[in-house]
Parts: sequence; structure tokens; C-alpha cells
Amino acid sequence: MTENTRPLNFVEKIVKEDLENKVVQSVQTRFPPEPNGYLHIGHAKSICLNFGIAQTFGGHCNLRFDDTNPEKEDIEYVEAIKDDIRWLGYQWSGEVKFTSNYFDQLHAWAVELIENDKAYVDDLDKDAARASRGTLKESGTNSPYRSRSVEENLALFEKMRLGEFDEGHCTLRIKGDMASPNMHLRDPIIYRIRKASHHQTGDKWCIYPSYDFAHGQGDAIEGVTHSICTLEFEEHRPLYNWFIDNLSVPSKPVQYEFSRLEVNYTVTSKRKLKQLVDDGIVDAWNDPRMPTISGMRRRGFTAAAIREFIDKSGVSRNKGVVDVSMLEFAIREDLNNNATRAMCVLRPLKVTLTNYPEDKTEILTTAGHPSREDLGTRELPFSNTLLIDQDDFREEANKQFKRLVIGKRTRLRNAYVIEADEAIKDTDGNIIEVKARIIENTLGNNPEDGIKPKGVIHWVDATDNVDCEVRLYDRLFNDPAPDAGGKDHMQSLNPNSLEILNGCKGEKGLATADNRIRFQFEREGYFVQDSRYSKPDALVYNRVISLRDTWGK
RNA sequence: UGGGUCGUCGCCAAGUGGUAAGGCACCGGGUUUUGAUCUCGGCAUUCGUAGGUUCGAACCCUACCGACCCAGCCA
Repeated sequence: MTENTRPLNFVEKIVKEDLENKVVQSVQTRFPPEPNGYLHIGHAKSICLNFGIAQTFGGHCNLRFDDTNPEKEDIEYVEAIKDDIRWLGYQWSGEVKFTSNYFDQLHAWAVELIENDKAYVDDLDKDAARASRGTLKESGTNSPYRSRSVEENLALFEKMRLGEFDEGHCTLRIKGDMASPNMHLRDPIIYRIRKASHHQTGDKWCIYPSYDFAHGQGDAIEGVTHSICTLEFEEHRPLYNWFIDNLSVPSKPVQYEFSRLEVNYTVTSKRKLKQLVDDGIVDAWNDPRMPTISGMRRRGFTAAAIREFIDKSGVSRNKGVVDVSMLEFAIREDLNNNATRAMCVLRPLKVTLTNYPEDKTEILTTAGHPSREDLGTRELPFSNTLLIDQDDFREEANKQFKRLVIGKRTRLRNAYVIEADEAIKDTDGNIIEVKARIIENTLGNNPEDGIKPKGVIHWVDATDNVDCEVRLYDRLFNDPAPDAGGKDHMQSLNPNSLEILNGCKGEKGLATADNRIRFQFEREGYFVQDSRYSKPDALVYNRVISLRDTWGK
């Protein structure tokens, strides 16, 4: 573990002080997703914050599915979310929790509110309720049903529970303040009728608590001390506290809000991501270009890099958009330290070594990583016919070009220095082969005549190699803020976000490597096999991220 | 004058009365069998603006400007 000298963020400071001042004995947090979609990079921040704080301060973090709206939810998402959290490297405390576990208690609390004349059954329909709520600048008006007796409300609420009313017929509302400048306090609805089967409770209920009525109480039941959520819930806090203060809850959690994570050149709205899937712009929710956790996982990002990125981007109440270069730095840093090196030629060009015996093959051995001995060694077959990348050869070039040029020398990575003599072309003038010579005794040495090669290029033996497909990814959008200011993100799609290269040739060892290990294909970037398309006899690699490239800058 | 929140380098972000941390990005030098890595150096006289208080202000006060959030029987 490296020493972390990062200053505490504002939430951590609050927790630290509460612990020091014995405001709480130990810290309990929770990550509370609604199981209605896949997790994305923004959720990862909440996960890292909640689980991270529990870890840092020796507390616990629950996973609680906030499943109060059966119509939008599905068990499929429950499982996917659990997978993502585990993959990110976190384990929730005890069993997975569901807000639906507390439906009985929540119902009892609703009855308690009615008995105390603090809630009433309202028959206003949706439109009428909206109209009576007033506007941002004008007060609302009380519902004509607000003055029903406790007995009548009790009876009506029981009828709601028994399914005697149709959906939308009535709701249970708090007696708030229809003149409050905070819209959330204008008689908020705490129970509504939903005749839908629930993924956890089946058909037991046909009335469901609202977020506001369920969240704080769920926190209280679980002994959550610090209920950390995003900024848009800030105005719900008075309501959150009202329930905690007016109900016989077992503990008193406190809500704190932080700014959600946004990254440029992408979108995280569920609706917009779904559009990319539905329109076939990407192949699934876990397409390697998607900002979903599963997409990033498939792309080849590591959990450590994502955690590091989130840690580095900080926690505050300022709304900001983090530059994607910060994410790219985090994954490059991790993979530079941990990825085994290999050579893979993406766009092959044949090179014939005219002074190397035609029938000779030697096996060159090189390190799996420049500084990690634990990553072992590699064996590279070498013969008179090799493949290099088309971009690494030019018939003539200025001195900026440090690769193979006719009459000039270059180093074959991990092998000899060669000098090019001639370019062979087809009838269309395309270069199809390069004739070159090995400079004697340059394996591990510089040329004896003192003329050092300018650059180093990667290569692979022309016959003893592994064929593969390589998928190069670029950002999905050309606009740094694809959906800002109501813009249509579909208008700024990057048509070149995926480039598929076939007939790529990788070094021999790739064929037998574990399909989950990440490689640095030297001079190209970091790659991992695609979990959807790669097969043992037909390898498909995703480029996680290119190497930093300062040539020409 | 509906309420709430937020404004520190291109981006993120420390700092909360004692004279602007750090990271990313960017720009230079060095090393290098990856144009990578590594390494060295540069990069806010200034903290939304304008006043005020103070020996001293990004931090306190006042006014103004700007951005965002709230009118779901979504979370």
C-alpha cells in the first residue's frame, strides 16, 4: 500500500469529526441503487465514497436496493449491480438489503402518521394535484380532502392496501405546507397505488411508498449514520428529517449531499445510453465504448484504475465535468506498471532480410516487462521473413521520422538493427514488401561502425505468429459536452469510435495466454481479449487505451 | 426579492484571517532497444465582480454578476 497523503474530502471530515466527538460510535453507510438499469461511472463515485468511507473509518457499508417502484425494476438489474460492485472491489456488510424488506414497517409508520393526523388520503387525480401544488413562485392550495377525519383516513388507507381502488384513484399524503417555498414540503405523496407485481414481494402489495417516505426510514432501520447522496436530493433533506423526527424510528441518520461525477465526451443519462443500444450505435450496455461499469470492464479497464480515477477527481459540492484525460491517465498508469509486454503488428508489411539464412530460425528471449521480473520472459521466433507495421516504413522521410527508411537503419525491438534497401510494389504502386539487411552483431549491441539506429520498431515473425482481430476504440462523441444545454447527443456521435482491424499478427505467446490478462502491445497501447467476441481459435483484442503519443506535437 | 446550492490555473481540487497544496492537461531539458515509462524544470502576485472591515482577506461584511437544482402518484 502506498501512503495516501490526499487531504480528506468534506464528507470524510464530517465522519472523522463525528467519530472524534462521539456523535456516532461507528460509521454506517449504504449504497442505495434502484434496480432499474446498469451502473455507470457516475455510480462508481457513490460506491467508492460510501464503501470507501466505511473502509477508511472501520465502519460498515450496506448494499440496499431502493425498490419502491416495481414498474421500473427488474431482478436482472439486481444481479448486474451486485456483479459490478464486487468487480469494483467492494463487499457489502451482511446480506443484501432491499427497501421492500421494510414494507411492513413502512406501512405501520404510515398508519402512525394518519393516527397522529399528520397524513391524509387524497382523492385528487394527478392533474388536479399538480394544479393545487402551485408553482415555484406561487403558493399551492389545500386539497378539499385534506380535512378528512382520522377514522376515515384510516379506513380509506386500508382500502387502498386491500386493492379496492384503481391505480391513480387516490394517494396518501403528508399534511405539509402548501405555501412552502420548498416544493417537496407541499403535502408530499408518500403512498401510491401500483397494481404491479414486485420482483421481491410479488403481489403482496398494491400500494408502494415513495422515495421520500422510504429512504430515510430505511437508513434509520439499518442504523445508517451518514446517508450520502447526490446534490439533487438536497431539497429533500427537510422532508427526510421531518420523517425521522416525527416517526418512532430506531436511529437518526443524517443526509449529506455531494456533486455527482460527470466526465466529458460522454453521457450517463440512462435514457441516452439506452438510445445508443436501441439504435445499434453500440452492441450492448457493456459495449467497450460505454461509460457503464460493465462496458469499462469489457473494454479492459481495471477496477483499481477506476478507483484511483475517482479518488483523484475528488468529492465536493461544486458541479464540474472531469476531463476524460484523467481517466485515461489512471488506466495507463496501472497498466504500465502491471501489463505484460508483447508485440503485435496491426497492419502487416512483409520484410525480407536478404542476408539472413533462409532456412534459419532462432528463438530470441526477452522480458515480459521492463521492470517486473515476476512477469517472466517471452520467446520470439526470428527468421528471414518478418512483418512490421505499414506505418513504420517509408521510402524516404525527413529526420523527424525515426523508423525504417530506405538506406537508413532502425532497431527491431528485442532483436537486431536492420537497414532497408528496397521497396517492392504491386502494379498499383502499393508497397508490398521491403528488402532489408541485418547489421551484424547488433543483438543486444549497437552497430560496430558507430552508426546508431534512429528508432525502434516492433515486428513479428511472418510465419510463426498468432492471427487476431484488433478493435480500436475512440470516444463515442466528438463534442466534449454531448448533451449540454439540451443538445441532442446523437448529433455529435463520433463515426470512428470503433475501428476493426483483421489479419493482425501477434507474437506466438499470445495464443496460450490467459484470456483475461492485459497486454501492452509495445508502441501501440494496452489490449485485452474481448469477452464477447474473442474465441480460443479466433482471438479478438480490445484496445483499452493507446499509449501516450507526443510525436508531432 | 419564490426557495436552495455553488463560483480558486484549460479540467478536477486543497486552503476557512498570516500572505495560493496536489493531480490531469500543456510546454521545455535529460535518460531510454516502446516517439512509452522514468526524470528534471516551467505553468494563478491571484481566488466571479465591486466596495468595506483589518497591520494583514480566497477566507469576515455588503452589494452585484453568473451557473445549477426544485412545480413525478420517478429515484
